[in-house]
Amino acid sequence: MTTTESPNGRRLTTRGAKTRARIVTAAAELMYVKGVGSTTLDDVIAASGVSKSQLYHHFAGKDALVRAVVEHFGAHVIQRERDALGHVSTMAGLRRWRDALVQNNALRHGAYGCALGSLASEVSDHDEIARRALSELFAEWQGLLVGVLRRLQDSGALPPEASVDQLATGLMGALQGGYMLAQTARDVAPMATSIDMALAHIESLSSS
Amino acid sequence: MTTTESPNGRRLTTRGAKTRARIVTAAAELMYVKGVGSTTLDDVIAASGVSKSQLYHHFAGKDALVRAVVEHFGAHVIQRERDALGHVSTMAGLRRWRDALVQNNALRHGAYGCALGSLASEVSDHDEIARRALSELFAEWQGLLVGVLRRLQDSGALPPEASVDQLATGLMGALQGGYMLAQTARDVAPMATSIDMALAHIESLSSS
DNA sequence: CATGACTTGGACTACATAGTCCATTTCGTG
DNA sequence: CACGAAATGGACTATGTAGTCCAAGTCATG
Repeated sequence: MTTTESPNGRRLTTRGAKTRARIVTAAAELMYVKGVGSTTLDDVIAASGVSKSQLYHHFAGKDALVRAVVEHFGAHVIQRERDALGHVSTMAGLRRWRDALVQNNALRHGAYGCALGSLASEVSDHDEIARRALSELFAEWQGLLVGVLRRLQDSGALPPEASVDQLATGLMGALQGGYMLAQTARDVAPMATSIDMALAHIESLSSS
Repeated sequence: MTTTESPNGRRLTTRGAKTRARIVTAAAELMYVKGVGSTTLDDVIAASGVSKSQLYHHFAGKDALVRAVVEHFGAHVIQRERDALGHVSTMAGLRRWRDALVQNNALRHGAYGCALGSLASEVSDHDEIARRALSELFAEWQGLLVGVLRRLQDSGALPPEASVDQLATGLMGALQGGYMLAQTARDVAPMATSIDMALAHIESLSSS
C-alpha cells in the first residue's frame, strides 16, 4: 500500500483515503435526501459503516464534514456540467442540456432539487466558509454557460452586443428558481417552464 | 375582555390570542434569520417572553409552530404582493415592483432571501403539510402575477396569444432563483439581473 | 361574588446528538 | 522481522432540546 502526502502534510494511506471517501459519499447522499440539518453524525456512521473515531479522525466536526460534502457535490456537478456544456455551441444543444436536467429531475418528481442549490439555501446562513465555496461553484457553473453563449455569439446565433454575463446570470437564476418551485410543488413542470422562458429570451435576441 | 370562537371550537380569550401571536411573530423572525432547523423552542421562548407551557398550550409541537409561521409569512407576503401588484397594469408598474423587491433586499445585502422561498427549501423535504401550504402560497402569488399580465394583455401591451400562466411561472422562477443566488453571493445584483431578464422577455413579446 | 374554564409559570424528564478517549489493529519502513 | 505511526473500534461523557406535568393565577359568566 502506498502513502500519499495530503495537502496539510499529514500522511494518509490509501486505506485512509478510502475510508474518508466512504464517509463523504454517505454523508452527501444523506444530506441531499434529508437535508443537512436533519442528517446526524450517527446517520453518517450507520450509512458508511465506519466508526465514530474514524469520522472524527478525518473531520474536525460536522461543519468540516459539510464543507467536504460541498466540495464533493461541487466537483461532481461541475464535472457533469463541463461534460454537458463544454462543447455546446447551438441553441439546440442548449435545449438538449435543458431536457437532460429536467428529465433527470422528473425521475424523482423534483423532490430533491439541485444539490448545490439545496445546500446553499440551507448552509449559507450558518457557515460562511461553505457559503463562499458554494458561491464560487455557482460562478464556475455560470462560467460554463458564459462559454456556451460566447460560442453562440461567435457563430452569429447571438448578436455581439448581447451581454453574455447577464444572460448567464438570468439563465442560472431561472434554473435555480425552477428547481425550487419544482421541489415545492413536487412537479418538474415549473422548472421546465422557467428554463424555457430564459432560453426563449436568449433565442429571441438573435431575431431582433 | 371578549372571547371568540376559534376554528376548532375551543374558546380563546383575546389574551390568549395575543400570546399566540407573540409566539408566532417571534418564531417567524428567528426562523427567517437563523433558519428553521437552528431555531430551538427555547430560542422562541426567550425571544417572545412566554413560558414553555404557553407554547405547548397553543401548539402541539415544533411542527405545528412551523406551520403557523408558514401561515404567518404567507399572509404577510400575499398581503404585501396584493398591495404591490393588485393594480399594476403596465410594464412600468411591473418594473417599479421589481425595484421595490430589489431595494428591500439590498438593505440586508441579500442575506436572508425570500421568506417563503427559504422556508420552502428547508421544510418541504420534512413536512408534507407545510410543503403543500407553501405550494399553494406560491400559486396564489403567481396568480397575482397572472392578473397583472392579463391586464397587460387587455391594454394591448401583451399579445393575446401569450401564455400568461407560463410567463407568470417564469417570472416566479426568476424571482426565486434570483433571491437564492443573491443569498449565496451576499449581493443583490444577480437577483436584479435575473428578474430583469424575465421582464425583458415579457416586454419583448409585445414588439414581435 | 363564586365558580370553573382558560391561561400562565417554570421545574422536571427523556432522549438524541455532538464530541472525547483509549485500547487495539493494521500497515509502511528500515 | 521489528518498530512506530497511522487507522480503527466502540464505549463514555456532556449538553442541548423536545416534550410533560402540576400548581397558581386570571377572567368571563351566572
